Amino acid sequence: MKEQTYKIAKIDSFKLKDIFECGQCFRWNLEPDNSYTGVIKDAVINVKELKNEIVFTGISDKNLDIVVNDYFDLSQDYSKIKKELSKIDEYMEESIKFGEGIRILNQDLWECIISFIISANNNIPRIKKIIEAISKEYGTEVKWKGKVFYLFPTIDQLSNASVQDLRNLGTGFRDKRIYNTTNLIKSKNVDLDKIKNLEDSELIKNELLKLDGVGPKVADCIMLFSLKRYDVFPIDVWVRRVMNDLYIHSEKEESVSKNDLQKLAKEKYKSLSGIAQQYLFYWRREEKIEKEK
DNA sequence: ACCCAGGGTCGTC
DNA sequence: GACGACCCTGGG
Repeated sequence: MKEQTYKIAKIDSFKLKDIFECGQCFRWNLEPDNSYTGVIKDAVINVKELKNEIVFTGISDKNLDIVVNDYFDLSQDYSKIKKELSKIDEYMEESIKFGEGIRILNQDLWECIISFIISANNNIPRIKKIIEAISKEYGTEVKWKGKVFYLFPTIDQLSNASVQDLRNLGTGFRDKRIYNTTNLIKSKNVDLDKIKNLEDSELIKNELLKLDGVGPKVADCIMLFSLKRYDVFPIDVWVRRVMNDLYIHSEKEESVSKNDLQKLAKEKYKSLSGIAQQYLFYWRREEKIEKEK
Protein backbone atom coordinates (compact mmCIF):
# COMPACT_ATOMS: atom_id res chain seq x y z
CA MET A 1 0.00 0.00 0.00
CA LYS A 2 1.58 3.23 -1.08
CA GLU A 3 0.34 6.76 -0.69
CA GLN A 4 -0.52 8.47 -3.94
CA THR A 5 -2.09 11.63 -5.26
CA TYR A 6 -4.05 11.99 -8.47
CA LYS A 7 -5.51 15.24 -9.76
CA ILE A 8 -7.93 15.93 -12.56
CA ALA A 9 -9.41 19.11 -13.93
CA LYS A 10 -12.99 19.79 -12.90
CA ILE A 11 -15.42 17.83 -14.99
CA ASP A 12 -19.12 17.95 -15.68
CA SER A 13 -21.37 15.95 -13.34
CA PHE A 14 -19.08 15.53 -10.41
CA LYS A 15 -20.23 16.85 -7.05
CA LEU A 16 -19.11 15.01 -3.97
CA LYS A 17 -22.31 15.50 -2.02
CA ASP A 18 -24.48 14.33 -4.90
CA ILE A 19 -22.30 11.31 -5.59
CA PHE A 20 -21.92 10.11 -2.03
CA GLU A 21 -25.29 11.07 -0.54
CA CYS A 22 -27.56 9.85 -3.31
CA GLY A 23 -27.88 6.44 -1.70
CA GLN A 24 -25.72 4.29 -3.94
CA CYS A 25 -22.83 3.76 -1.52
CA PHE A 26 -22.40 3.45 2.22
CA ARG A 27 -18.73 3.82 3.05
CA TRP A 28 -17.95 7.47 2.36
CA ASN A 29 -17.86 10.02 5.15
CA LEU A 30 -17.83 13.79 5.13
CA GLU A 31 -14.75 15.45 6.61
CA PRO A 32 -14.63 18.84 8.36
CA ASP A 33 -13.02 20.39 5.26
CA ASN A 34 -15.92 19.19 3.08
CA SER A 35 -13.85 16.50 1.44
CA TYR A 36 -14.96 12.87 1.66
CA THR A 37 -12.95 9.86 2.78
CA GLY A 38 -13.96 6.37 1.82
CA VAL A 39 -12.86 2.77 1.72
CA ILE A 40 -13.22 1.06 -1.64
CA LYS A 41 -12.22 -2.50 -2.41
CA ASP A 42 -8.53 -2.39 -1.41
CA ALA A 43 -7.87 1.32 -1.12
CA VAL A 44 -8.58 4.21 1.20
CA ILE A 45 -9.17 7.46 -0.62
CA ASN A 46 -9.88 11.08 0.19
CA VAL A 47 -11.50 13.27 -2.46
CA LYS A 48 -11.45 17.02 -2.33
CA GLU A 49 -13.02 19.50 -4.72
CA LEU A 50 -10.95 22.61 -5.30
CA LYS A 51 -11.76 25.57 -7.49
CA ASN A 52 -10.44 24.16 -10.71
CA GLU A 53 -9.53 20.60 -9.92
CA ILE A 54 -10.47 17.49 -8.04
CA VAL A 55 -7.78 15.95 -5.87
CA PHE A 56 -7.69 12.28 -4.95
CA THR A 57 -5.28 11.23 -2.22
CA GLY A 58 -5.05 7.76 -0.83
CA ILE A 59 -3.25 4.52 -0.28
CA SER A 60 -3.61 1.70 -2.69
CA ASP A 61 -1.63 -1.17 -4.14
CA LYS A 62 -2.76 -0.37 -7.63
CA ASN A 63 -2.13 2.94 -9.32
CA LEU A 64 -4.56 5.47 -7.96
CA ASP A 65 -5.41 6.90 -11.38
CA ILE A 66 -6.59 3.51 -12.58
CA VAL A 67 -8.60 2.86 -9.42
CA VAL A 68 -10.23 6.29 -9.58
CA ASN A 69 -11.04 6.22 -13.27
CA ASP A 70 -12.71 2.88 -12.89
CA TYR A 71 -14.58 3.52 -9.62
CA PHE A 72 -15.85 6.98 -10.55
CA ASP A 73 -16.47 5.90 -14.13
CA LEU A 74 -14.76 9.04 -15.36
CA SER A 75 -15.00 8.16 -19.02
CA GLN A 76 -18.80 8.13 -18.89
CA ASP A 77 -20.36 11.07 -20.73
CA TYR A 78 -23.00 12.41 -18.36
CA SER A 79 -23.79 15.53 -20.36
CA LYS A 80 -25.09 13.25 -23.06
CA ILE A 81 -27.07 11.12 -20.62
CA LYS A 82 -28.61 14.17 -18.97
CA LYS A 83 -29.51 15.69 -22.30
CA GLU A 84 -31.37 12.52 -23.25
CA LEU A 85 -33.21 12.29 -19.95
CA SER A 86 -34.04 16.00 -19.73
CA LYS A 87 -35.96 15.75 -22.98
CA ILE A 88 -38.40 13.29 -21.47
CA ASP A 89 -40.39 15.63 -19.28
CA GLU A 90 -40.23 18.57 -16.88
CA TYR A 91 -39.93 16.33 -13.81
CA MET A 92 -36.89 14.61 -15.17
CA GLU A 93 -35.45 17.97 -16.04
CA GLU A 94 -36.00 19.26 -12.51
CA SER A 95 -34.63 16.19 -10.78
CA ILE A 96 -31.50 16.35 -12.92
CA LYS A 97 -31.07 20.01 -12.09
CA PHE A 98 -31.32 19.06 -8.43
CA GLY A 99 -28.83 16.21 -8.61
CA GLU A 100 -26.63 17.52 -11.38
CA GLY A 101 -23.46 16.20 -9.76
CA ILE A 102 -24.60 12.60 -9.53
CA ARG A 103 -22.45 9.91 -11.09
CA ILE A 104 -23.14 6.21 -10.79
CA LEU A 105 -20.12 4.58 -9.19
CA ASN A 106 -18.67 1.30 -10.30
CA GLN A 107 -18.60 -0.62 -7.02
CA ASP A 108 -17.30 -4.06 -6.13
CA LEU A 109 -19.86 -6.77 -6.86
CA TRP A 110 -19.34 -8.81 -3.71
CA GLU A 111 -19.46 -5.79 -1.40
CA CYS A 112 -22.50 -4.49 -3.20
CA ILE A 113 -24.36 -7.78 -2.74
CA ILE A 114 -23.84 -7.87 1.01
CA SER A 115 -24.47 -4.14 1.41
CA PHE A 116 -27.84 -4.25 -0.32
CA ILE A 117 -28.92 -7.39 1.52
CA ILE A 118 -28.36 -5.30 4.63
CA SER A 119 -30.38 -2.45 3.14
CA ALA A 120 -33.65 -4.41 3.24
CA ASN A 121 -36.29 -2.69 5.40
CA ASN A 122 -33.55 -0.59 6.93
CA ASN A 123 -32.46 3.04 7.02
CA ILE A 124 -29.27 4.49 5.61
CA PRO A 125 -27.58 5.48 8.91
CA ARG A 126 -28.02 1.98 10.27
CA ILE A 127 -26.96 0.34 7.02
CA LYS A 128 -23.70 2.31 7.18
CA LYS A 129 -23.23 1.37 10.80
CA ILE A 130 -23.68 -2.35 10.17
CA ILE A 131 -21.32 -2.38 7.17
CA GLU A 132 -18.72 -0.55 9.24
CA ALA A 133 -19.09 -3.07 12.09
CA ILE A 134 -18.71 -6.03 9.73
CA SER A 135 -15.63 -4.49 8.14
CA LYS A 136 -14.07 -3.75 11.50
CA GLU A 137 -14.63 -7.30 12.69
CA TYR A 138 -13.63 -9.23 9.56
CA GLY A 139 -11.90 -6.85 7.14
CA THR A 140 -8.22 -6.04 6.74
CA GLU A 141 -6.93 -3.16 8.81
CA VAL A 142 -5.35 -0.23 7.00
CA LYS A 143 -3.65 2.64 8.75
CA TRP A 144 -3.42 5.99 7.06
CA LYS A 145 -2.69 9.46 8.35
CA GLY A 146 -2.86 8.26 11.94
CA LYS A 147 -6.30 6.77 11.49
CA VAL A 148 -7.42 3.16 11.21
CA PHE A 149 -9.65 1.99 8.38
CA TYR A 150 -11.05 -1.43 7.59
CA LEU A 151 -11.46 -2.83 4.11
CA PHE A 152 -14.71 -4.62 3.37
CA PRO A 153 -14.05 -8.30 4.18
CA THR A 154 -13.24 -10.70 1.37
CA ILE A 155 -15.52 -13.69 0.78
CA ASP A 156 -13.14 -15.91 2.73
CA GLN A 157 -12.87 -13.43 5.58
CA LEU A 158 -16.62 -13.08 5.97
CA SER A 159 -17.14 -16.82 5.78
CA ASN A 160 -15.55 -16.99 9.24
CA ALA A 161 -18.66 -15.36 10.69
CA SER A 162 -21.38 -17.53 12.20
CA VAL A 163 -25.04 -16.54 12.11
CA GLN A 164 -24.78 -15.54 15.74
CA ASP A 165 -21.62 -13.51 15.09
CA LEU A 166 -23.48 -11.57 12.44
CA ARG A 167 -26.46 -11.05 14.71
CA ASN A 168 -24.16 -9.67 17.37
CA LEU A 169 -22.93 -7.05 14.91
CA GLY A 170 -26.42 -5.62 14.64
CA THR A 171 -27.56 -7.14 11.35
CA GLY A 172 -30.87 -8.24 12.86
CA PHE A 173 -32.95 -10.73 10.90
CA ARG A 174 -30.55 -10.33 7.96
CA ASP A 175 -27.96 -12.48 9.77
CA LYS A 176 -29.02 -15.75 8.13
CA ARG A 177 -29.29 -14.12 4.72
CA ILE A 178 -25.72 -12.81 4.89
CA TYR A 179 -24.49 -16.17 6.16
CA ASN A 180 -26.27 -18.18 3.48
CA THR A 181 -25.30 -15.84 0.68
CA THR A 182 -21.66 -15.82 1.72
CA ASN A 183 -21.62 -19.60 1.60
CA LEU A 184 -23.43 -19.79 -1.73
CA ILE A 185 -20.77 -17.52 -3.21
CA LYS A 186 -17.80 -19.15 -1.48
CA SER A 187 -18.86 -22.59 -2.69
CA LYS A 188 -19.38 -21.12 -6.17
CA ASN A 189 -22.93 -22.36 -6.28
CA VAL A 190 -23.33 -18.80 -7.43
CA ASP A 191 -20.17 -17.84 -9.29
CA LEU A 192 -19.48 -14.11 -9.22
CA ASP A 193 -16.76 -14.28 -11.87
CA LYS A 194 -19.18 -15.95 -14.22
CA ILE A 195 -21.84 -13.35 -13.50
CA LYS A 196 -19.44 -10.54 -14.38
CA ASN A 197 -18.94 -12.06 -17.81
CA LEU A 198 -22.59 -12.61 -18.63
CA GLU A 199 -23.98 -10.51 -21.42
CA ASP A 200 -27.71 -10.82 -20.83
CA SER A 201 -29.20 -8.80 -17.95
CA GLU A 202 -31.94 -11.36 -17.41
CA LEU A 203 -29.42 -14.14 -16.89
CA ILE A 204 -27.51 -12.04 -14.39
CA LYS A 205 -30.67 -11.26 -12.48
CA ASN A 206 -31.65 -14.92 -12.32
CA GLU A 207 -28.28 -15.78 -10.84
CA LEU A 208 -28.47 -12.99 -8.26
CA LEU A 209 -31.97 -14.04 -7.23
CA LYS A 210 -30.55 -17.39 -6.11
CA LEU A 211 -28.87 -15.56 -3.24
CA ASP A 212 -30.68 -15.45 0.09
CA GLY A 213 -31.89 -11.95 0.85
CA VAL A 214 -31.70 -10.87 -2.78
CA GLY A 215 -35.12 -10.11 -4.25
CA PRO A 216 -35.98 -8.03 -7.30
CA LYS A 217 -35.18 -4.65 -5.77
CA VAL A 218 -31.83 -5.66 -4.31
CA ALA A 219 -30.86 -7.48 -7.51
CA ASP A 220 -31.58 -4.32 -9.52
CA CYS A 221 -29.45 -2.22 -7.17
CA ILE A 222 -26.57 -4.66 -7.44
CA MET A 223 -26.77 -4.62 -11.23
CA LEU A 224 -26.98 -0.85 -11.39
CA PHE A 225 -24.25 -0.06 -8.89
CA SER A 226 -21.68 -2.74 -9.61
CA LEU A 227 -22.38 -4.09 -13.09
CA LYS A 228 -23.22 -0.91 -15.03
CA ARG A 229 -26.66 -2.14 -16.02
CA TYR A 230 -28.32 1.21 -16.50
CA ASP A 231 -31.52 -0.26 -17.89
CA VAL A 232 -32.76 -1.71 -14.59
CA PHE A 233 -35.17 0.24 -12.41
CA PRO A 234 -34.97 -0.54 -8.69
CA ILE A 235 -38.32 0.19 -7.04
CA ASP A 236 -38.27 1.12 -3.38
CA VAL A 237 -40.65 3.14 -1.21
CA TRP A 238 -39.21 6.47 -2.37
CA VAL A 239 -39.32 5.73 -6.07
CA ARG A 240 -42.84 4.35 -5.80
CA ARG A 241 -43.82 7.52 -3.96
CA VAL A 242 -42.33 9.92 -6.46
CA MET A 243 -43.58 7.99 -9.51
CA ASN A 244 -47.07 7.89 -8.07
CA ASP A 245 -47.07 11.60 -7.29
CA LEU A 246 -45.80 12.54 -10.73
CA TYR A 247 -47.56 10.18 -13.08
CA ILE A 248 -50.12 7.90 -11.51
CA HIS A 249 -51.91 9.88 -8.79
CA SER A 250 -53.28 6.90 -6.90
CA GLU A 251 -54.78 7.57 -3.48
CA LYS A 252 -52.73 4.78 -2.01
CA GLU A 253 -49.24 4.70 -3.42
CA GLU A 254 -48.52 1.31 -1.89
CA SER A 255 -51.23 -0.24 -4.02
CA VAL A 256 -49.52 0.77 -7.26
CA SER A 257 -48.14 -2.46 -8.67
CA LYS A 258 -44.47 -2.94 -9.33
CA ASN A 259 -45.25 -4.25 -12.79
CA ASP A 260 -47.02 -1.05 -13.74
CA LEU A 261 -44.10 1.00 -12.48
CA GLN A 262 -41.59 -1.14 -14.35
CA LYS A 263 -43.57 -0.75 -17.55
CA LEU A 264 -43.89 2.99 -17.10
CA ALA A 265 -40.17 3.38 -16.43
CA LYS A 266 -39.29 1.31 -19.48
CA GLU A 267 -41.55 3.41 -21.68
CA LYS A 268 -40.27 6.72 -20.40
CA TYR A 269 -36.61 6.19 -19.59
CA LYS A 270 -35.78 3.13 -21.69
CA SER A 271 -32.13 2.07 -21.42
CA LEU A 272 -31.40 4.89 -18.95
CA SER A 273 -34.02 3.85 -16.39
CA GLY A 274 -31.50 3.17 -13.65
CA ILE A 275 -29.90 6.57 -13.90
CA ALA A 276 -33.30 8.25 -14.03
CA GLN A 277 -34.24 6.32 -10.92
CA GLN A 278 -31.21 7.66 -9.12
CA TYR A 279 -32.05 11.29 -9.92
CA LEU A 280 -35.64 10.75 -8.81
CA PHE A 281 -34.67 8.94 -5.62
CA TYR A 282 -32.19 11.62 -4.58
CA TRP A 283 -34.51 14.47 -5.49
CA ARG A 284 -37.41 13.10 -3.50
CA ARG A 285 -35.42 11.91 -0.51
CA GLU A 286 -33.36 15.10 -0.07
CA GLU A 287 -36.56 17.10 -0.30
CA LYS A 288 -37.82 15.24 2.75
CA ILE A 289 -34.55 15.68 4.62
CA GLU A 290 -34.62 19.42 3.84
CA LYS A 291 -38.14 19.74 5.22
CA GLU A 292 -37.11 18.09 8.47
CA LYS A 293 -34.39 20.64 9.12
C1' DA B 1 -43.96 5.65 27.12
C1' DC B 2 -45.52 4.39 22.77
C1' DC B 3 -45.72 4.27 17.81
C1' DC B 4 -43.90 4.50 13.26
C1' DA B 5 -40.92 3.91 9.35
C1' DG B 6 -36.76 2.70 7.10
C1' DG B 7 -33.37 1.71 -0.55
C1' DG B 8 -37.57 -5.63 1.11
C1' DT B 9 -37.51 -10.48 1.41
C1' DC B 10 -39.32 -14.74 2.90
C1' DG B 11 -42.62 -18.09 4.25
C1' DT B 12 -47.37 -19.17 4.21
C1' DC B 13 -52.02 -19.28 2.79
C1' DG C 1 -50.59 -12.91 -5.73
C1' DA C 2 -51.71 -10.96 -1.19
C1' DC C 3 -50.31 -10.67 3.84
C1' DG C 4 -47.78 -10.52 8.04
C1' DA C 5 -43.41 -11.14 10.37
C1' DC C 6 -38.99 -9.58 10.92
C1' DC C 7 -34.06 -6.98 14.19
C1' DC C 8 -33.06 -2.66 15.45
C1' DT C 9 -32.52 2.33 15.63
C1' DG C 10 -33.85 7.10 15.41
C1' DG C 11 -37.47 10.46 15.59
C1' DG C 12 -42.14 12.14 16.62
